[in-house]
Parts: sequence; structure tokens; C-alpha cells
Amino acid sequence: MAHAVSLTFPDGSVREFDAATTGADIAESISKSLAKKAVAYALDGTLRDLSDPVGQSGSIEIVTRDDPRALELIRHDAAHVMAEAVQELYPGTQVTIGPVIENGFYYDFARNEPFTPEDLPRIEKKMREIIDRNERFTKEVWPREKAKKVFAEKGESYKVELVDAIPEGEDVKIYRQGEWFDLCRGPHMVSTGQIGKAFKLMKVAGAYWRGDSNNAMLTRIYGTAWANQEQLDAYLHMLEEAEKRDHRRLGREMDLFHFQEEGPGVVFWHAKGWRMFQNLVSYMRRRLDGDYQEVNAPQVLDHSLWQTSGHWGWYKENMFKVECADEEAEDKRVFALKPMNCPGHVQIFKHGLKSYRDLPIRLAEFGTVHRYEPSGALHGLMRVRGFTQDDAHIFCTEEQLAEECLKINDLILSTYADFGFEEIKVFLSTRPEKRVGSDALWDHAEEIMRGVLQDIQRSDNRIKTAINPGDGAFYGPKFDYVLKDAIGREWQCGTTQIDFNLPERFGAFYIDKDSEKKQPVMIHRAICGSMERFLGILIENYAGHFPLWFAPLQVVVATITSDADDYAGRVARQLKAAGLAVETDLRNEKINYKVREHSLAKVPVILVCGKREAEEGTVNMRRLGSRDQVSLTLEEAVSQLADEATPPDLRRRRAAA
RNA sequence: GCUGCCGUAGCUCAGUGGUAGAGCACUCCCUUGGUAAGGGAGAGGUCGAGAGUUCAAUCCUCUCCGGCAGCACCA
Repeated sequence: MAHAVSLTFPDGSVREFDAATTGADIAESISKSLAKKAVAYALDGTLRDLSDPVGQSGSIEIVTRDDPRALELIRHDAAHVMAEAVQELYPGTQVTIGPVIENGFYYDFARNEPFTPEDLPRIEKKMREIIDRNERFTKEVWPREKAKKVFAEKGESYKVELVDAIPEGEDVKIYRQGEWFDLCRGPHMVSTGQIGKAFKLMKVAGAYWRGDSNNAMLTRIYGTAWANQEQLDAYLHMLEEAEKRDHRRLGREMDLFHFQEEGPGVVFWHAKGWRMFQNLVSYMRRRLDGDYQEVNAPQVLDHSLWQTSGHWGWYKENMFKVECADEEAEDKRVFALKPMNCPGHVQIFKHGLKSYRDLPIRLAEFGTVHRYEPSGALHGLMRVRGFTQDDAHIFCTEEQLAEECLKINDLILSTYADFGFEEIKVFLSTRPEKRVGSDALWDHAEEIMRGVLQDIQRSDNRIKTAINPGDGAFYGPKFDYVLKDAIGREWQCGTTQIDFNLPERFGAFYIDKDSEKKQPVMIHRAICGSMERFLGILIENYAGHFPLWFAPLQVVVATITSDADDYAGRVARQLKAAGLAVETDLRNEKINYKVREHSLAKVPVILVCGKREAEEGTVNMRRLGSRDQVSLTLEEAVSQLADEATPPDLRRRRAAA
């Protein structure tokens, strides 16, 4: 029985409609042109099919194809069309799921013979045909049993499984486009023609059914889709730009590091790359000064220590075992290469009795660790098997916990800011199902950390905070810091983790005021996380154009003719004396050639010295990324560059002094 | 680890069932040239490793190693 509903429009006007009125009717009632452009409507912010009756009161918006929200529909519709194209071209292929993702969509197919990239143009062509047919999307609600029967008869066993997974009480919806139909939650646009032609199939890849590695592997086809050709072109251009700043490529071009077959996942740092690495270590070390004690724990320790820590059990598949290569060796013990620094630091804490007066004890280490990562996970500097953590462990009392977390937070945020990362997200991960420690312990720690999170949120409105329930480590809750780079990608780097487990396992304690032994709270924390990975992120963030203070090679002094060789040497010596990393280029090459070479190597400053400069005692300065040249006296250049090359933390320290 | 693709000179890549080629880089010679590639000559490869098929394998088949993309993993 029809009843009236009142709908509020974006302009604030309110009108009465029959509940059976569809979005299309409403668009029509506003204007013919709107009805033509409409692809869906939103009721109280939720997108619906244009053909859906409104059914209830609320605020309504007609969504046209150029609405940003329509992009999701374009992509989802494109996924359906791709599935139809694939089934038309490759009969016998089963369809599974095809969701919208960032920048596009994918669809997972089950087929005995996998697709190859060569198949993509053919599928794309067929998709264009289907779009040209401009078939209407129509929705049907089927009884559960009918859906299962129909899909079973078609041999679509994955779809049968999906029908089964739909919760009782929820409709089993089928969307048709012409002859083809798919189980789908919707919504969809009006017809396939609205998808447009601004899409492209990108790649094929394997993906596990339901994301579980115990299940069959399906073939996934990825596509990107946009509202118009300009957007698609811009996206493809962005991908090209991202590829140009790939740290693996820049690492080679800038002669920073390499990998080779004998060492999967371990880095050969070249001179320039290592200087960059050491620049980062030096910076971090200065930031620790006064608060932390830097220590160094052994690489190789008897596996019994790792049994005590528990790693030999739950982390074994990631650990490297170490033994003497000689069978006749006297010491038969099995050792392990450390995968983490924490047990080492607990040993240092335990050495000698600690008083409550000693707390907090903050032990820091640039600790090199080795983890046997799955081969498929390795990725340049971003995921390696041997890496150095800017690690620290804080042993404190429960009362000190909040303050320590905030102190770490300050350190993390100011470090990121020094590298130009301003957009940070902080996540609090709370207790998982499987965990150690009493509920009271978790309650207490989580309560403190929630408070800390609020403080963080209040301190800086650019920081976004959120809670990930159940995402904590088994040994305690944690904060994760996620930064956003220059091209919008997000990286989780810093972390602050409370640990209820290790102090207990190793029996760490301090003597409290009442002369009783008490277990300290242990906090793990890292700022960069892995130095290697952080450097990879920096390389990509800056696209190799490092700020002067961080560039591994800051200045090249290049001569035009050999007349200026002596002078160039003097220029270089003065720059070096002012603390700059400088090289001379006295080769018998044209200045064009030298400029090109050092520009490609991304040296921030080229000082050209010819006869003129030698006579006048000047230098001609050229900055990376600019064709402009400026002439300065040698003294001016040295002081200007030395000032500019001052690391931000030292600049602050000087300003404060 | 899984699926697919790939592995030829330092780098980027071509090529062929009869044991190899280009450009850049490198070395030497000429060139002393004012802001993104001057000219010439030369050197450089066990065609990822092993096994198989074949008269003959860099090329075809298999196994292994490594890389790339995605998935899974990432305490």
C-alpha cells in the first residue's frame, strides 16, 4: 500500500512523494536533462539504483555521471562488463568477485588456463562492444534456492558459495545487463553505455579465493576506470612518474646501492648510499642525545636465548640458524642470527640490579637484524632480509607509561617533519583474540593509551588518529605511525608497542620503593622502523632530489678548462672545511657533458669554475632542477651552502642556544 | 610461499637450433670546449645454474636460483 514520504533536496526544499516513486521519477520531476544525466541517487548519503523506489523519507540527491560518487559506479559497472566480456570470449570461465578498488576495479576468474597480458586488448575490445550495446542494468531479487540452483546449473560453483555466504534475511540480488547477469549487492548505473570509454585493463595476477592461501588461486584482472579521458590520462601519467621515482631505479642511477643473486634481500650499499645511510643514523643519533643510552647487542646468540624469548617457537620460520661450518667444531651449539633487538636489550637491563630510581631506562640501538622473509615479499629496500632498525626499548613503571608514549610521539612527529612529512596518521591497536597478559593489565594499558591518543589528537590538528580494535600484538597494545609521501602513498614506519610478555619471560625486575621486586613495563619503539626502508621512502618521496642537508654528495666543483684546476681544488677544500660533501670534476670534458652527468646523478649544487671565476675568486652556482646560474664570491658560496646544509635539528639547537 | 611473466656486456635492450649484436657506460687517442650528450678507435659476454632432447642448445623440455607484478605473509 502506497504511502507518502517527504524528501529533502540539496537546496533545502522538501517535497512529498509516494513511497513507490523511483529515483528516476524524481529526477524526471525536476528536469528532463537531469533525468538524462542521472546515473543513481543517494538517500541519506547511501547510493541506490535510480530504479529503486524511495520507500522512506530522507534527504535525497540525484547523482549524475560527473559526480565524484559516480566514479565508484563506473568502476563497478566496468567490472561487470569485464566479467561479461571474459565469459563471452572464454566460455567455461567461472566468475567470482569483482569489487571496486582505489583507481579502478578487478575481477577474479576461475579458469584452467590463466590469462596473459596479451589477452587484455581482446577483452578490452569486447568490453567496448558491450558498452556500445548500452544494455540496461536491471535488478531482480531471487529466492536463495533459485539463485543457488541457477548458478549451480551454470557451473558457477564460486557463486553458489557466495550465495551461501549472504546472511539470512538479506536479499539475494541479481543484476542483469542484456543476457548476462551476476550476483551483486549493487547499486549500478542505468545502462552499460554510461561507463564510457575512459578505462584500461592494466594487468593480470594470481589471487587466492577469499584471500586465503589455503584456497585455490584464481586469475585476477585489474582495470582502471575514470569519468573521462583526461582523468585516465592523468592517472596513467602519474603511474609513469611514480615509476621514474622508483627507489630501485634511482638507487642504480644515483649509484647508491645494488642487490645481487647471492644475497636475496640484502643490500650492497655503495659509497654514496652508505653516506646517506650514515647521515640518517647521525641525525637519529643526535635526536637520541640526552634521553637514550645507545647500546649494541650481539648478532649471534645461542638459540636457547630465543627459546626463552619465545621466538624460537612462534617466529622460527623467519629466523636464520647459525652454526660453525666445520663438522668437527668443538662448540656444537646452535646459534641464531638476531631477528629482533629486544631480547638483547633485556639482557642489558638485567645486568646488575635496577632500582625504581633508575627508571625509565631507555636503551637505543641501531640494531641490524635478519629475518627470513618469504621470497615473494622482498621488494628493493622496502622489504629486505637484513636491515637496521632505529630501535629502542624503554623500561619504566606503569605510572611513567603515558609520559613515555608522549615523549616518543614528539620524537616521531618532529623527525617526520624534518623530512617534510606533515600528514601523519596515528593508530591505536587494541587487544587481539590471542594474547598474553591479564585483562586487567590490558584494560589499564589501553586506557592510558586512549588518553595518549587523545592528547596526540589535541596537540596537532593535521594528525589523524583512529583505533584498530583487535589489531594489537599478542604481547600488548601499540601505536602505529603512518606517513604520507609526496605522491600520496602511505607508509607505516614508526611504532610504539607495549610488551607484557618479554619482561615476564626473562624475569626482568627492578627494586621498588618498598624493596619488593617489581616487573617493569617494557616499550618497544622505532621511528624510521627500518633504516633501509625509510631511505627507500625518502628516495621516492624526494624523487632523488634530496634537500641539501641530506644529500650524500652535496656539491660538485666542475671546471671548464684545465686552467682552473688549481682554483677548483681550492674551492673544494674550502667547502670541505665547512663540512660539505664535495667532489671536483676536472675531467677533460665539455661543461655541457659535466652538467648533464651531475644533474642526472641528482647532485644538488654544481659550482662551475672557469678561467673567469679563477681570476675573480668567484664561483658560478647552478642548482639541480634549474637552468639559472648565479655568480657568487667563494666566501659567499661557502657560507651560504654551509648554512643551507645545516641539518634541521642542529639549526634548532643553534637557535635555542 | 602461491600464480603469471622474465633472466643475453656495468645499464637499457635486439637476436638466432649451427656457441652473439646495438646504444649508453668503460679504456685509449684527438679535442681546452661557458651550463643537460664533441669526434675517433678499442676492450668487454660460460647468453642465470644444472640436467635432458638433438649430429649440434643461448634458443626446445625439466629442475633449481634470482628478478618483476599481484596474492598470501609482514609480532
